[in-house]
Amino acid sequence: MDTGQTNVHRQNGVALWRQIADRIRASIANGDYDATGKVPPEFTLAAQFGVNRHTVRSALAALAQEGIVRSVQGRGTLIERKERLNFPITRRTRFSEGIGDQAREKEGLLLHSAREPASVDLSTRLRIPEGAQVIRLETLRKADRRPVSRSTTWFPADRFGGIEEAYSKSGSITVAFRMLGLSDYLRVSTEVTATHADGADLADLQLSPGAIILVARALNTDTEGVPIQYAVSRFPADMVQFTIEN
Amino acid sequence: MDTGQTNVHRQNGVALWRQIADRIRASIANGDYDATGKVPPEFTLAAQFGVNRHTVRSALAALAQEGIVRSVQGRGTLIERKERLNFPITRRTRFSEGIGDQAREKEGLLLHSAREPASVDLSTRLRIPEGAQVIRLETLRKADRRPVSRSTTWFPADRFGGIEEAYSKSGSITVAFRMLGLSDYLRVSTEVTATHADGADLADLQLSPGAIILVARALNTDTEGVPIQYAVSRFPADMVQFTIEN
DNA sequence: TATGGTTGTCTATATCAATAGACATTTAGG
DNA sequence: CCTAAATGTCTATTGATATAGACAACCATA
Repeated sequence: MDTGQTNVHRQNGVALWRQIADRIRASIANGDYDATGKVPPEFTLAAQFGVNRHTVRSALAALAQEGIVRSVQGRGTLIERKERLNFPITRRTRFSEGIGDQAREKEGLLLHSAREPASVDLSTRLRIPEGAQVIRLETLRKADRRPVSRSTTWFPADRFGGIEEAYSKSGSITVAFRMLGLSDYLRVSTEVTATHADGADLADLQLSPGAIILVARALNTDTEGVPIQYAVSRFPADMVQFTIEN
Repeated sequence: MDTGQTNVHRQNGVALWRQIADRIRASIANGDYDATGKVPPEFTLAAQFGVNRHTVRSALAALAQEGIVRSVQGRGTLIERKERLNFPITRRTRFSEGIGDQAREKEGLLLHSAREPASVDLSTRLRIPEGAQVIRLETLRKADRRPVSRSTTWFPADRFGGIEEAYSKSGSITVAFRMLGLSDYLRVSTEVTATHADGADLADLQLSPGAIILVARALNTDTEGVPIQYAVSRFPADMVQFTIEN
């Protein structure tokens, strides 16, 4: 829709090759090169961005490192991977159902769990007394073997004791809830922001530095409206989009 | 909530001073330094990020350039501006009402308007024949004199002829619709993504390079469910968050 | 098999980014 | 009014970033 015919900016703390890598990555995700399945020749890109060919090569090398493109001498630079998962945010938002058939293989990994007293902020959101025990789960979700989200999620400990194991076994919050006798729940609010990926994101989500992540802070309640879960999830912005249907 | 005690990354195409500037900007928006109204001393920050003091100074200079902090010799580095507007996304989302009393002064500027044939994508979304005339408005919205969004928005030309003037005079889509006889409308879907700001964003939204923008693609219909407007809006991610209430 | 288009590699040079250390200047507070 | 705690300024050095040009290696195809 928007052609983005803007040129690249110098001396701003972001190296030219990285700016160009980001632009090319976005163009690939946007489907701009679908006709050929290839990125335009280095020479062409260099002219387009107004930089030296070597600078473009640095950008393509970075994308190759990410596994997004693969350069073949004599042929060109082929697009290896191209994806943007869509996450609907509705009153009945569930991670695994949300992906639907956009991915064949879905996985939920429990990285870490802990019990701790609720902070002021958290106790307000979950409507529990300040300092009350909560269970915190650190989880990583994958679709087709690629990490798509890194979540920190809290549950009131008195009501959901044992959810660590339930999640660990099932890899699904929905199923874990069901194992603990909660058959249904609702998403009441979601806050969405965006930020640069930090070190933990880079490692867990297998991103390259400078990457952008979408941050969703979500509150779920049971059907009575009692808060049962607060979650902060981080998604790679170039792989994911949110859709809100009203 | 998340302390972000992660260290900064080298040789990744993003200069250390910019990474640090981004982190400090986020911390300010997050209210981490509210107790003192000042950023920690350069010496402390340098130790915290594991870099030289001069590198921190470059970061602070960039933030000073943006008008976010102001350094005073002998006193410290004072926080000048701190904000994150909240935009609720609901079935009745309206820009100016959404801001509510988060800003005293609200403004909508018409930068440019044009008539053009609808693209395939657009005609599908607005449910009009491909190539049918649409009116495109390029608008800039401000709150308290600071730009908070840059939108491109399309309307079916046959139904909303004259909306250019109506918007130009009122500075509000809601009011412009009303002037054309449409008293109510609904938000049916919103897609949210995030990306790096491009050149146009930097200029229009007065951002510094490397900044992140939230992109919302929205479809509005009248009360009968007939599409009336499709809009792509771009918000500075460090100034704005979206909230979805279900 | 010859050719044009493309990526791969090499050398050289200029500028920016980051570190290091020393010292000056300003402010707030005892 | 002195001192501690800040920020401001200067010089020097190293490595990363970007440009420039030339040529080699490879692939598809006419």
